[in-house]
Amino acid sequence: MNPGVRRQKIVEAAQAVATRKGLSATTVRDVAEQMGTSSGLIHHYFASMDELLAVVFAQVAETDLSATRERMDLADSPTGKLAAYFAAWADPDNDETFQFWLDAWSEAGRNNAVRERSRDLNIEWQRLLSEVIRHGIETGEFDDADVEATAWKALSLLDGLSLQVVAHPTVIEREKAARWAASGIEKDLGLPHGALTETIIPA
Amino acid sequence: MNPGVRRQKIVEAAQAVATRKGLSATTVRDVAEQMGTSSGLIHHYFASMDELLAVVFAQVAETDLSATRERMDLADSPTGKLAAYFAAWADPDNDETFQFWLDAWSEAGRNNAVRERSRDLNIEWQRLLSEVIRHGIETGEFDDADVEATAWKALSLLDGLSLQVVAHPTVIEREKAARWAASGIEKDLGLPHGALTETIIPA
DNA sequence: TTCGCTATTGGACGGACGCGCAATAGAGTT
DNA sequence: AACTCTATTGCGCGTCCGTCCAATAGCGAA
Repeated sequence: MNPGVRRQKIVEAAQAVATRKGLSATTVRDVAEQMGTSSGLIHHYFASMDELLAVVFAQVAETDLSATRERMDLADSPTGKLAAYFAAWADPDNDETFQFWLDAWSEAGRNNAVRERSRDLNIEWQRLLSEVIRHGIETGEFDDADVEATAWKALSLLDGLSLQVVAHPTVIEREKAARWAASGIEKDLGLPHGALTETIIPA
Repeated sequence: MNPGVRRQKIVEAAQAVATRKGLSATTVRDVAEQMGTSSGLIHHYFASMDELLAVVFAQVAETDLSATRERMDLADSPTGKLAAYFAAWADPDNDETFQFWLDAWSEAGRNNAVRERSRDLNIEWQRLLSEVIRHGIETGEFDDADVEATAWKALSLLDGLSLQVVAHPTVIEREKAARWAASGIEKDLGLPHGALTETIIPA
């Protein structure tokens, strides 16, 4: 099999296992079995297990990031783009991805490869928010504010609420978390109530 | 050794190891070595390793919680209590504790004992905030608002910002995170700028 | 057709893991 | 002094881990 394709197959298999068992509990043998190949093959393509896991996390997060970018590109106003960002965040299908983030933040303290990718990708998400906020301030749709601060605050609020929903499924109802997140961000940007949730987003 | 004391010694030893290596990477043998005893002893006091780790996390989080409660009790106005809460949150000494939270949220998906304790303790923290917010609304110090929502939003913002500071030490400067958190919460409660950071807190 | 290269196999290696258990030690009771 | 009880030991069991490596298979070039 073509080396590039095989490498990708390994990452996909590892992702499937990690989704089931958790990032740090994923083993070489699990991945090999998932692919229906031998375990030695994984080390032919990845120098170590840690590196494979870091690549898996990076791919999951990057896929989510670019999917969100695409949804935002379909809207043209900053409010529409932000509503698209918000809709992507609120999608229950992303719970699996968020569990990867929880695993990564926990691992970051002790695994350099994971920490660097987690940090870089978190910065990318914040940048995505920063850009749309800056744009919205320029067009006058959003109140003037410290862009960097507003973006980090919004991102942190979303992370903190997701965390409760994903880690403790019963503690906050998903709809409440979404409502609170929307109202908080709307208030911060001076948007009318419902702007994030009722703006029509192109399919 | 007295059973109660021994049990506590085990938890403390496990906490020391977990602080160094991470909650999920803590092993029976590590804990035994840390105590200078045999590994069999741990199983004499704890039915399983999962349970021990859950107890360790619970103890760390409860200690932090009651220390924060005590700091808040020294203030008498809701604004003072909230400033005490905020000061406790912003203390860099609590980074270690927050790493336990990151580990717990990650583990929660696969370890029932940890998930239940993490959920219960998160609720306790939110409740602590809810009480002071409700009190502040009653005295007129805070704007009227949905107490449950405001408390969860504040807690989530703090968690989300801590997460960046602790997991990716270089991504946000600690002082910025504190400033943003304070301004966000002040705005939500209708407090004047600086109310959380400049209120004098009794030592 | 032969050769060379590499993708792939499959098992061995050394070590770590959680857990259980028979043996022991040592304090408290009678 | 004899006995009981349990805290504690220390090791063994079975299983898993990441890594490594010699052997093989199979394809493309010569």
